[in-house]
Amino acid sequence: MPDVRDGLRDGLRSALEVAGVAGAPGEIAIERPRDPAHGDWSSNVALVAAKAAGRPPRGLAEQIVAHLSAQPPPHVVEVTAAGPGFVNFRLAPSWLHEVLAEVVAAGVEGCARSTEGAGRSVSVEFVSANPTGPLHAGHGRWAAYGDSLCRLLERAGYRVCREFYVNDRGRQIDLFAASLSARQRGDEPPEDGYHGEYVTEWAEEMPAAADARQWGLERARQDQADTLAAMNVAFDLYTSESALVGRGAMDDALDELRRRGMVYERDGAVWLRTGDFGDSADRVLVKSDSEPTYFLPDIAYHHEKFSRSELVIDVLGADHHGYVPRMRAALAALGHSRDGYEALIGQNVTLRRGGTEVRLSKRTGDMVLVSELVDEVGPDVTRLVYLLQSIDTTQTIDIDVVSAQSAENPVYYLQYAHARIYSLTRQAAAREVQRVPLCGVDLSVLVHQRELDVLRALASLPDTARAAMRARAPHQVTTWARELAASFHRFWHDCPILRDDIGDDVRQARLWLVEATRIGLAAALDILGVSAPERL
RNA sequence: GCCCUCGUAGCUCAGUGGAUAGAGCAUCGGUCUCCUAAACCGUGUGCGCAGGUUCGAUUCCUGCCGGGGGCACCA
Repeated sequence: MPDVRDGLRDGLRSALEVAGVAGAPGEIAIERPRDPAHGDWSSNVALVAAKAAGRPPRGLAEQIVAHLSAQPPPHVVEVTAAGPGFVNFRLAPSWLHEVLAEVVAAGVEGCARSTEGAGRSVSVEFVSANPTGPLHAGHGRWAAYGDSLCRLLERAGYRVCREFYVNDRGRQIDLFAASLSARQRGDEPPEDGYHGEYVTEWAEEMPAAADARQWGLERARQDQADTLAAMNVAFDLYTSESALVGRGAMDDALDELRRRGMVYERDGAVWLRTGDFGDSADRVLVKSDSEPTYFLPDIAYHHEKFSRSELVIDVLGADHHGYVPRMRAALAALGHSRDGYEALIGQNVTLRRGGTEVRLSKRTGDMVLVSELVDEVGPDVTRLVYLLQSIDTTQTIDIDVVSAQSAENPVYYLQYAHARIYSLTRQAAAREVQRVPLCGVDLSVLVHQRELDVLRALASLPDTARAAMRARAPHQVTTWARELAASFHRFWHDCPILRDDIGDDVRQARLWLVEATRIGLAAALDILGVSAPERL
């Protein structure tokens, strides 16, 4: 997609040349000033280049301005030097009219795309909840986050594999099965077993002859799959630990580590030299009772992931962050490049209901399940609420607020913007107003402040999507969508479209502005995994 | 004790190496004979504290204080 900034950069580069500045920065930064009074675009080249040029930044900026004023880049109507040495550009609205046409041409699918992941493959593992119970509201955060991150990566051209690891062996599973069996008999589960209400409910469902372990795994797996489907999250690959071990992947990984001399025995256990690769200590791979730890098959799993993806991403909760150095170390011990592995740590979720916090534990009866949240507020609200803020922040979801069908709920602001667009479409149809093809429409009539603000928001979508992808921060797309919706609501309030006193040319241009808004909003909502209603 | 993370307006949270730090909610007050008022407009003594790097720090670095999480031959 063309970018006005390219023209500005060319202009700045030649101005610097004329000014005799040799050490000009390779990449010239052009940003949107925070304060609109400073123009549409601003560059700090003069500040950056001043030192190398041995000249005061302000003077250099003025020299650049003089050159650019004589030969303005496309759309530029004014160039000024400001502040300590910024070069500010004011552009004619025509640059925004081009943005409108670009958005329409790109469509919902083509919007917000970039190419930096083209030809690259990435594996993203998220949720990976143990098959010992339903997903709680904390898991929901990783589901929403992980899937939207994948959508961002896909928009950047990556080939993405969404992965879920099923930890179906080991002590936790034994305890889960024992808890089910105990409940079935009418006994209490073991002390360190599973005490949640769902265990009792599931035990009632379980046929008397069933193998508690087998049945329980399947029951939990199905429950989780249903919940994820309800959230519109679909995984490409489920990897079961027992299957992984069954096909020898664990032994292969251990052999490979042995071959590389990374493994030794002590106290009857097998240890990995993770301490040599940045971990705080060596770790046990095989316990003295010859059972592997959780770690070993997980190493095998990650090793395998590298055979299908260049970049391997894990989305983990903060309670697992201590695990990252050892996995990083193990992968280094296997010879994988350090920057091929990325662990994204998300902070925990707490819930508030009736003004008090609800603990997320499989042991307490009042644990809040994702499925409850989805049942109560629907998948769209659920996902958007999770994507309202950064995963670096502990999130408190107030169920009373989120479930309220009121203005307090930020979700409706977005949905209402989208619904308004469809409302307009319905009204237009009722009045037999047709939108003529864009090529026959004069967009230059779009000069109202509200119109230009909407277009400015649309212009920043590609940057927003790319930045959110790089920062692994899909919530930035939510913020953008809220801004777009805000500018659209203001436009709607101030700029009538179908009213009789509106000229035909203005009406047509505004109809296309609305269509571009719909496209941008729909693209953002697609990234967020939220479907937008056509009416509220 | 060590590691990770957060500390921004009354509350919930955005935000950026730049020029006057934003939004929602809450408060108070306005706007429908006009495409849905779930909207719009007005109303705000805020970057935890102290150093450092920088032309410029709320943003990067160090220390401190405070909240959360983690430091297993559990997963």
